[in-house]
Amino acid sequence: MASVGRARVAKVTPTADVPQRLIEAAARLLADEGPAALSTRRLAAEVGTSTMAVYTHFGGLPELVKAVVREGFKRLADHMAAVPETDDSLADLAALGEAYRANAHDNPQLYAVMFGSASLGGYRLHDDELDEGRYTYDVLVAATQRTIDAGIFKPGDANAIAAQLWSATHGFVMLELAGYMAADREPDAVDDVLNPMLAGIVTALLA
Amino acid sequence: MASVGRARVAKVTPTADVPQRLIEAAARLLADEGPAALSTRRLAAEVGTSTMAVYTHFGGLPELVKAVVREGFKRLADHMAAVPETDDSLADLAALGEAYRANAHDNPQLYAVMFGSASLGGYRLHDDELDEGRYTYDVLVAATQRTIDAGIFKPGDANAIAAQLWSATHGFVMLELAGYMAADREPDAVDDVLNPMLAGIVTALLA
DNA sequence: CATTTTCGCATAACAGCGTTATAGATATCC
DNA sequence: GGATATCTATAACGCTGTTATGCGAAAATG
Repeated sequence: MASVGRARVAKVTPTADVPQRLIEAAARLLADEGPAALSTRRLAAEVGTSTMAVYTHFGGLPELVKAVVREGFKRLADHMAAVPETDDSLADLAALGEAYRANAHDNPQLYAVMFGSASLGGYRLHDDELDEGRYTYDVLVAATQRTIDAGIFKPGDANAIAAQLWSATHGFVMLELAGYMAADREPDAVDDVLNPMLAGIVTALLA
Repeated sequence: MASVGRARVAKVTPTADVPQRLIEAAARLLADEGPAALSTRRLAAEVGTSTMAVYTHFGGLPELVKAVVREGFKRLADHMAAVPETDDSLADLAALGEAYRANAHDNPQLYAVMFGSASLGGYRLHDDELDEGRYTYDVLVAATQRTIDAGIFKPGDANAIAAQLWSATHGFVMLELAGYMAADREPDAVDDVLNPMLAGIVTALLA
């Protein structure tokens, strides 16, 4: 399936897997120079192919962007999967939130495309793209369910609770990246806004 | 300053204030057909002028988009200013949140540009653009301060509290617009996610 | 009132864009 | 070896943002 590249053994073809390299080049361009730098010709130059590669492998630039979004969610999933699962599931939830925020700060442009291209790119996310994000979200739901099962949270819908935590964290990170949390005097918006907010939500959920 | 248009009284010039009409046309194109429809030639055709008008009045398309963002924040401010100020300031806060969400649903594309173009458009918001949003935000801070002064909220930084409410509501609305709140079985994410989340935050703030 | 300066818009051109059609090269299969 | 399917390079189309140029009307100056 994966086209295994043109594996002529002797010639100077040190690279293969053009689709994956296109995705990575696009993600890197997005992260380093922003969306304006994302053009088929630029991509072709970066990867060392022609603009046609974008069309043979993806069908067009929008589809490549969708693949980049999937890649972004995969990185987010990696970030969150790296959070160890301890016996303090409440602390695990906090660590997941920090991982979420850390990932957004590490790839701000990619993060913006993941959640911004939905309506800004002109097309809405379809079910499969949503599922990419929802898969990451499931990690959060699982940790929430563990917290309920441990008797820390009172019984409830883990799905709805996880959505609360996601909404709050996501909203804070978005405003933070947009520049609204720099504020005038506040040295650390995390201490003054994010943590109290999450503490309030969590306290209401405690058994 | 405002160029007062070419006010030749007798001729067939039924329209004036080209800059404002460009902003409105851009906002309408954005809302109706998405960002892809926003081109200088299309704008010129809509307003009945040439592409140069964009450059003489704004300097370029990005600057026009910034003006549209300001227009979007102004509409948001209108939505929120329409919320009456009662003696139940806690209910006022809830009403402000509903107005925020209603505005986002009424102008989803504009909302996406307002908070998405920050990083997605390639340029960051500068201080004056941020102030446009912060002005709206000040309405929320004022209502929060009233709630503190009324002894409903325990003493605290109204700024930080308002930021919590904004983050939570904004995050929910963003995920909702992106399609993540449609969910499988949940009939109303507002009842299951938004309201419990805000209730948790608010409860932690009560005196 | 006449003249000059300023301002706003139309036209045309340039480079770059996404996309497509076409043709050539390479790998796979019979 | 020949046929078939894949991938890619080239060139072209229509579109984009942007700029330079010129014209005409308003505003300012005398």
